[in-house]
Amino acid sequence: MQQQDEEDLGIVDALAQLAFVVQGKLARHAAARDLSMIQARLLGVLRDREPTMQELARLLDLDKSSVTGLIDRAEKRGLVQRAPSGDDRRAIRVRLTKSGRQIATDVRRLFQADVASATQCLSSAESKRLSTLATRIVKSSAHAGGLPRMP
Amino acid sequence: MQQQDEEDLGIVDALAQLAFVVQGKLARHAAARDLSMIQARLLGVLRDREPTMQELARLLDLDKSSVTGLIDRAEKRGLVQRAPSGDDRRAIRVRLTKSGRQIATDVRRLFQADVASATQCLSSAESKRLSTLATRIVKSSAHAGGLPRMP
DNA sequence: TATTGTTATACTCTATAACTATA
DNA sequence: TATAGTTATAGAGTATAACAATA
Repeated sequence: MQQQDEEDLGIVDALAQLAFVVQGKLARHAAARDLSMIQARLLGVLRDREPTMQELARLLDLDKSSVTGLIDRAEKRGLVQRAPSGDDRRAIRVRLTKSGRQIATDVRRLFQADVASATQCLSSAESKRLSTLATRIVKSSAHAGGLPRMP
Repeated sequence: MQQQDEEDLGIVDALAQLAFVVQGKLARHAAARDLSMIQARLLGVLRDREPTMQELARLLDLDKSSVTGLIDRAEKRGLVQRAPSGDDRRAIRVRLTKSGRQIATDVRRLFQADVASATQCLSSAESKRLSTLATRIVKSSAHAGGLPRMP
């Protein structure tokens, strides 16, 4: 093997650049469905929840007024619905429409295929090791007060 | 050890969530200097280049008109300067000011410390392995037409 | 004619502050 | 009074299309 292009970037640059590569893939598939990253994240967090506007603001780390606009636009496109929250008549729950769920599923599937393709340069054992190490960092950061889950 | 919270996320979710954690850290330090992510990326790519507007558009994957506005705002804040490009009188080169370079360095240093802290949960050997595997994916994606380098 | 950069325009995304309705 | 959500406003960030200057 030549040494050519294979110098290690170091943990800091390797993780930073990996983050941009991975988010770039997600952004690309979202854009193919005419979704911004934040709209894609929205559909992602709604896959298994029907949060209130308030909870959504916390999940997406946005101000509640930003969420109002985000949901306005998503609702206008038929991706999500506002629904009453039962007991508390101030609260509103947001949920995916059938169309929104379909698009969320499509984007996730495309992203999965892309990540699988990007990890083709790793052996099965290496891929497993990477997954294990990445999981450790994510879990550790979550304990420290990190972000919620994603796409 | 209990099995508790340690199930592997799988390579797709592990990489996706890791990307959000890492970018979240970068965004946090950038915001502490009142920089958006794109402004932080801009300072990052200018650390070792004086690109034309055109080249900057390619490096940041933006339309040239978006770059005009980005540089307008950065220049107004004293972070960058426009300078003539020598031979081609149509072209303009963008470079960091002293203040811009200082801020870029500060953000990078804070981010480095944060990544180091986040990888504390890994042994030195594990950290090296993660760095190696992440580097492989980044290099492989770059060959496939990925993004340029970052912060 | 082709390329480099800017301008005009329109839209998304975001936060702050003030507001309404409910608790 | 406090909480959930919206509205009004302002500004960053983005792309498209039309433009000016230079090659």
